[in-house]
Amino acid sequence: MDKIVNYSKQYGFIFQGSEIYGGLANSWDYGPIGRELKENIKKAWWKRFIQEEKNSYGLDAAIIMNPNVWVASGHVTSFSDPLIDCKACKMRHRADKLIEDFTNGKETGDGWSNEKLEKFIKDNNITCPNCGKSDFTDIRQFNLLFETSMGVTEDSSSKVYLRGETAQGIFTNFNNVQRSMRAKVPFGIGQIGKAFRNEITPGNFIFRTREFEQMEYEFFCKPDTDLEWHKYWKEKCLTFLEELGLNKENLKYRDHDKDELSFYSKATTDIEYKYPMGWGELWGIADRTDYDLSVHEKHSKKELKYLDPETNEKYTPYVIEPSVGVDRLFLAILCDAYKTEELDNGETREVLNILPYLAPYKASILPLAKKYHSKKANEVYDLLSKEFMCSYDETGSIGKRYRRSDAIGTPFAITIDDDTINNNTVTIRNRDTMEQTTLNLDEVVDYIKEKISF
RNA sequence: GCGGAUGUAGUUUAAUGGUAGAACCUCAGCCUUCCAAGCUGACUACGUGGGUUCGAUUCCCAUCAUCCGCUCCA
Repeated sequence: MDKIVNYSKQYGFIFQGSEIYGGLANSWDYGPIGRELKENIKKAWWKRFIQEEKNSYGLDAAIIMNPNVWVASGHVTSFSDPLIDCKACKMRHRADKLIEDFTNGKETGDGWSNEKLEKFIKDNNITCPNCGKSDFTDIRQFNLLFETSMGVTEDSSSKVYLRGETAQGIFTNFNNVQRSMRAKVPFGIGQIGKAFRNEITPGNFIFRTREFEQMEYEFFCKPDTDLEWHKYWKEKCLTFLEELGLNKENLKYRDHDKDELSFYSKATTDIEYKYPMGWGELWGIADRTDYDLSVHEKHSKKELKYLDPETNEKYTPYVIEPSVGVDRLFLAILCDAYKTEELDNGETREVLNILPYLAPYKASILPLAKKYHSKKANEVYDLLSKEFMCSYDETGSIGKRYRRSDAIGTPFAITIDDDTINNNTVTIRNRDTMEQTTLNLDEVVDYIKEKISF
């Protein structure tokens, strides 16, 4: 992982956030190269899940929503855990969990106030499962939602939250999208955007951060068809990851156990990726049943149902939610594509073996000799950069420039030499195959466009 | 939030109670017509804030950040 972090910084993928001020815990900035890769990941997802998927609609909802949205969704209550520390051994526990374990499940502590939880623990002399002592701190509430205030006065009536997930913007717009798009169940709504959570323990580079970007998709289907659709999306997600070039051996499904399932979910399957620090959740595909639309219907008092035009039956659709973190996917792709190759002379070089569609730059423009070919090379750059991201590099030897180009995964290196000036031809070298092709300048755009398609 | 470790150029590192040397990288010049060549030069560092001291990168304290473990992960 250290290597990946270093590499990311060296080549402009990811920098530590607020670095010149000593940083800010677990905040990371995407540099010029990283931004391109991230954008291409999002584009790929959008293409497969919105553009090419029938009955799929995009959305871009607000980050700050009416606070009641989060009350309805359960985030305000269940997103905050009552935590308690053992003073003796410093172990942290969930107060409600302590009670539940102590009473063998008879009392769950659900919905109890902190005072009630504390009193129960004290009265029953509940001990620390780790050290056996009964000496706890007061309960502290960790609200996982970021709070801020709306308007210029900071009173409690103006308290709002930064969204903890993008999904709620989709549910609250269910009627709007369905009507305006004249959508028929089954249909899906997807969106890409930032979400914020006050995680207690973030870490592992960009794997878990407090500010992150999600690509969420909510698929609305008829009740009792949810299991087939769950299977459909599970497979589609895995196929997508493989299409992005991720190694099959680094991917696996993991079904959530019953006791692990969230309160809203009937079934959840994660697709996990084998990160440098171990297997980690990449994509969660959850069967949320009619939970979300039902609670929003209840709290908003607006009907969120679908009238089936064929049967005249009215029902609350079930929801399948394949939800993936952009940053996690970014990290998986980077880890998977990053290679250090040993050369014949014993040296090593870094290569980013990445799908051309995802590559930050599509072509490196390299004048063979700066003195003679720069002018022509600039013309080539102007021509190609109209079509896709190009980098221009004229410093150092040609070999060094090939390596710099390979290190960030640029699929094509184009050298400009006397032949370009005299015959209008360029040499294109393919990073993947190391093959060199001579092409007329007029053919270059089409040649590359074909190879970077997705 | 707890426990442990760490913190010197972009990276990897050296030395030191008297303000730091290198390699690679980067940049410029010369040279060079296809895979990190060579020569000359240049830029850049003691995480931050206090304290002790005549003097701190070095010792002490705090803080910030990173890593590992715990806890948490709607």
